[in-house]
Amino acid sequence: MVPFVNAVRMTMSTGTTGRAQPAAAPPMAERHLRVDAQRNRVRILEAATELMATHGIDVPIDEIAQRAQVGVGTVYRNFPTKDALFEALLMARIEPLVTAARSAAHSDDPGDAFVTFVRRLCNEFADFKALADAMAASGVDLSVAKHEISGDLIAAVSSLLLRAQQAGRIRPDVTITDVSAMMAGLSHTDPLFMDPPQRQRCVALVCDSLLVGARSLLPQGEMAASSPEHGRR
Amino acid sequence: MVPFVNAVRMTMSTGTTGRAQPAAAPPMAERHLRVDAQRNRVRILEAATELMATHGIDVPIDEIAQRAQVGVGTVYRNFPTKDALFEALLMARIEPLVTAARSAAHSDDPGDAFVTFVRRLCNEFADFKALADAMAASGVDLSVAKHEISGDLIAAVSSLLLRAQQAGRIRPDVTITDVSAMMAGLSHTDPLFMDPPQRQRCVALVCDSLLVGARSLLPQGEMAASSPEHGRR
DNA sequence: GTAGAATCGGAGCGTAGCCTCCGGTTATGA
DNA sequence: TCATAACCGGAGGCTACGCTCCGATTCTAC
Repeated sequence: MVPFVNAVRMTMSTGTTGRAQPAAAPPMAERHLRVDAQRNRVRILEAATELMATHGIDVPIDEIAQRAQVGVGTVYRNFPTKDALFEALLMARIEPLVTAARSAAHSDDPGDAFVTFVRRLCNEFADFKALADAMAASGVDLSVAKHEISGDLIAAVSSLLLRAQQAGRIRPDVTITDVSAMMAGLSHTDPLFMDPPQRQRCVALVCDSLLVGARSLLPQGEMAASSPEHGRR
Repeated sequence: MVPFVNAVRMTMSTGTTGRAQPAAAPPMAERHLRVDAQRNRVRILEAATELMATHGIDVPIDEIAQRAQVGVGTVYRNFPTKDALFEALLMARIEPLVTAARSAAHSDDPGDAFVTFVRRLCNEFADFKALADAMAASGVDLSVAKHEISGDLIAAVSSLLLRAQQAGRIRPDVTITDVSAMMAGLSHTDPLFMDPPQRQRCVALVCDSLLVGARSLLPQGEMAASSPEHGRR
């Protein structure tokens, strides 16, 4: 299946805010890099972001290096592992989401906040496929959260869900596992086949099934009696 | 992403009922195989079925050959390509589903029939991971149905859906694309992390969102205020 | 300007997986 | 029983990808 992060080894800063880890005598800690090294690091991060947004985790390192106009060696000097690079990008993406989920949990209307957040999450998946890969690979497995950060995300969503349930807006019998599974599933569907409107529809459907009250989230107007042409070459 | 079937080339029979294709002078058509060849073919099919059920499409050919107590050459003599082997297994799995969907479309209660069928589909995914892989890889892309057979399946589900909608049981604004996307998503979540009860819950939730009337599909009894322990190592 | 440390970059190693090739083996029909 | 067509099987070719290694290059402190 989708190859994925196995360990979180890293040297130097990951270019992401917070979460420094001065553990076990870092080989070459926050020593300030030579200007060329700095420039290359930025380039790598940019290239990786662009490529992983489109192609997900599966983009080869060589391609990233090429796009960054850098040798593979340089990539590996900055990120000891492809996974580490992936992790760095992921953290940068997930952290704002965690923050958003946490503040949403304190919203006046947790129900709306929940739905809004779920929508945002799905859009994020579409904008950055690697995130969807990560979610699909580990998002469902709550007990073995592979990434500390995605554990944070799940914890945050979990309490958001709880609040929304306490507010009587989300069905009380829905679990965070349910939500994660649905999100993971939704996130996995290829953006190529899932244009923004279609994605919105699916998110709306999922939310419909979670909400206690009315089911009005699906945009009205388009009547759709089973798509007109399908397959058959 | 998941490597997948690109073309449907095949020699000889695929071991599946129907659908013979006597096109372009088959190199060695239905000539009756030597007994050892026949035995090996059966073994390969069995081994592949077992392994692909658990590991999906990603199981190496060598492993299949080993399990079948046969050389890789023998595998490739029977199925010119890994994809062809995969396709053969897939057809055997999907065909009954197509039949079921078609007859369900003529049920007295298309609404129930639809829900029942969707449930069956999901169980099938769990029992045979390769099917889920196939669904996740091509199920969402209705216009370019990679497999003729999965095109059949989608067509069948499509008309089942239409009937259920005409009967007023399924929301009229739901499309076959919606259904496929949800199914594909659900099917993708790893069986390891998605035990049968959890899967049932998710299917129920999805169905809830599709049905016009009440929402009672989720089994009652278990109150679940956001799973107790999650992640955080 | 220069020494030398830091960095670069890409050839190439190792692994994995799909598939081919062909010498050896075996079933089959006369 | 024997000739031979059919079949077996696994060594190895090929490709792709992650990652390492080390000579060449570039920056920086003096």
